[in-house]
Amino acid sequence: MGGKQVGKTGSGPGAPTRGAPTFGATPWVGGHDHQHCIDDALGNAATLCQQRGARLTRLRRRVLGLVWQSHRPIGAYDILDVLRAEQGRAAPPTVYRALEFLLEQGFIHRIESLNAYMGCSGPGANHGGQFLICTGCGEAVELNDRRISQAIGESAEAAGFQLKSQIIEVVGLCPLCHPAEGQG
Amino acid sequence: MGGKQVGKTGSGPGAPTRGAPTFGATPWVGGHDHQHCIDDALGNAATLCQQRGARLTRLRRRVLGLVWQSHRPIGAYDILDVLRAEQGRAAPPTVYRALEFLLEQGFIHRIESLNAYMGCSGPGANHGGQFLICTGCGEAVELNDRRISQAIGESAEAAGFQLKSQIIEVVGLCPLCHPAEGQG
DNA sequence: AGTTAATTGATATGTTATAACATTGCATTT
DNA sequence: AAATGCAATGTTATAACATATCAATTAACT
Repeated sequence: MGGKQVGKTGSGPGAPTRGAPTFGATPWVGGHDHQHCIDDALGNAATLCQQRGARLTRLRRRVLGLVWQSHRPIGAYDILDVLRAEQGRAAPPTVYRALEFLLEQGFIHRIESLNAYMGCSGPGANHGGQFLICTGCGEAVELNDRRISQAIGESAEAAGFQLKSQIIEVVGLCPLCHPAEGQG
Repeated sequence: MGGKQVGKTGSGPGAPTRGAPTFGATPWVGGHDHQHCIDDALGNAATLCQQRGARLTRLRRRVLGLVWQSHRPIGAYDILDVLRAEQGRAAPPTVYRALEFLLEQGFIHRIESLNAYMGCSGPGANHGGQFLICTGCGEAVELNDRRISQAIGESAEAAGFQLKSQIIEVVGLCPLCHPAEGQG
């Protein structure tokens, strides 16, 4: 029921392997140089941290890198497994504290319906995320559709509700995971 | 971080007690006869089950009643505590199976960001829920704003995404929990 | 009553997250 | 250099949420 599994690092079940390197490059987003995504994200984070006087330590940097390893939301314990393999002993708080920092800085998002985390594609801009989550390949993409947030904002206001944040997670099949009419 | 607590049965922390009976009647929704909500929900469920040939057993009925005890989403283990107090021995699967049935029938919703459950105010109509969740009193109300679901549907379609379900959880303060301009 | 299928009970375990306290590492002061 | 302060990390234990598995019971139907 509520307990969903997040793909272990590597190709998750149901993930269509399409020439994925170590971690699945994101088919949906388009065959792309995923290392570039990672480098970009790490670079942005470093810059923002400097500007803010926040400390992007080795651990935090490593965790951010792991979150960005694929476009599939990753679970805290998956990260933990990697850290343990790399450096021996590591405990949950290590991971959760790093994730907390990265969330605070807006470098990652938490996907509530998966209890998992994914990189934020537009850090710096403060925004709650809107996500399309594919149950086929496990990948997710972030949207930023102002019409959606506006519709919600208006509805909340009409109810006299003072809005703090929006959680929008859309579940379905990405273009590559459903037999669309008009595309193979 | 991700781990949120769901209020134990009774007035949760931060819940403004405003003449609440045993369980908090919902201030936000308006001072109302909450027993009526419960009776309605149980009655609707019974009717729908008969129509569908589904079995609303004693356990399921009891769990549905507990979910409806207040307008605060309730956690599975809170339900479990009550069952244990009432009937001695009871284990998690008992509760989760009942919840699963109630979810399938559309009698309750799961609030992903709280790992908790609340009654569906419009069972019968199939709809993913849209929720306004108050961090002040812990209460939640269900919306059904077609503009929101439409905006999401259009955005998903534009992305070539085949939509299965929408999770919309809006976090903030209800009218009674924020010092609104223009109302005490 | 006998057969079958759905439901519930019971035990064990898996998964996600936090509390509480100790230690490390680095910067600043003395 | 020693003392101090503080953020970050390590360590241990446990809380909170959820499911797998198999046995026992109950309901529905013949």
